[in-house]
Amino acid sequence: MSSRALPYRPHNHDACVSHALAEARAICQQQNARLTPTRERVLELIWQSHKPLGAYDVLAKLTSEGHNAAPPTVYRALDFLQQYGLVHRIASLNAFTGCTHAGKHHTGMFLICRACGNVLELMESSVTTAIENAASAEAFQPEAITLEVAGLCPGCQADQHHE
Amino acid sequence: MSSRALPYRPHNHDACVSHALAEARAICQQQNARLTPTRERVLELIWQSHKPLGAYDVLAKLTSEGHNAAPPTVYRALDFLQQYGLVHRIASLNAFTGCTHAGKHHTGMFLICRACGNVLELMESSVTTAIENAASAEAFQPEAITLEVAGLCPGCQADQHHE
DNA sequence: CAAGGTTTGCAACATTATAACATTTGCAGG
DNA sequence: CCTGCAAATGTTATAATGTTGCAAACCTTG
Repeated sequence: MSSRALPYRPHNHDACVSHALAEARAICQQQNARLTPTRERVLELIWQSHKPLGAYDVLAKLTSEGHNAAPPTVYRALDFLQQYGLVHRIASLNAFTGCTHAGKHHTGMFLICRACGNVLELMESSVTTAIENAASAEAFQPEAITLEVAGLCPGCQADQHHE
Repeated sequence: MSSRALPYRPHNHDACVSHALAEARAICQQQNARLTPTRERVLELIWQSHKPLGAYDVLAKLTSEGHNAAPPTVYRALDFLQQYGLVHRIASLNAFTGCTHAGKHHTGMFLICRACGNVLELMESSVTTAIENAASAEAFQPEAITLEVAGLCPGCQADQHHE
């Protein structure tokens, strides 16, 4: 099924990661933002994991590779990466995931599989529009949208059957 | 402007609270669930506040009225109330708010004012449908939707101007 | 009342996030 | 070059949020 979204198919994830890093470097250069080694490494760690990583997961990985890091190190890097739209925070998981639409203006919609933990980020203008319409019907001025859908991804639905 | 949603207008909030409590009692009775004094008091405290309350805010109020409570007391009550759809957890705030559509099956959409902290819960089937369509286009099976919109409520938009 | 499940009390602990302040680094202007 | 400022990082401590495990109290229901 080639129409299935990327994270749900086998693929060369290393290529994903290096593509994301290259893009991040480009975006930061364009905006005169400094993608320092720590920030870049945090971004890479987050991309390497196929599931969202908690801040303390990132911290543990940094520590295990000899980086002398404390919580603020990680949170600051994450703040930076979020600011430039390179990672997203998943509020319902207290975790972070690489942005798959970096650079584009968008409100992400996250499909979070409760079984395998994978997250797929969508950019659906129809959804955004519906939300904005509902908000403006109440004269509410939206600034940030958090939209996270928990459920079962295609692969894990299949697994349910032969258990 | 009488079309403006209730939380944004002055109103007798005590009446809201007692209405919500009465409804909660009815729902619990119907489902053979025990709305014990602690649970009821927690629900009441949450409703009395016009902003979402953190678990530790609830705990502090309980403590201040002589209730010998610890964190688990509050979290257990909140779990119960969530389970019966009487309160919602706002993931982006780590806080809880009374459900204004208790008893009805729904996925809430929350409009959260960043200035005054008020939260309006909407039930918009058009939004839900758009989300479900986007999910099923990816063969994803949704189970729970977290939808929280941060921004400015009508009142606080007005306040912006004469500052 | 006796048995069994549900609810609560309680202590300790785990996880997530921030504050405050010192130090280092990168870089623009003299 | 160097100096001085802003940005970034290091470091320590602490705050805020949430959980585990076990024992005691409490309803129900036979």
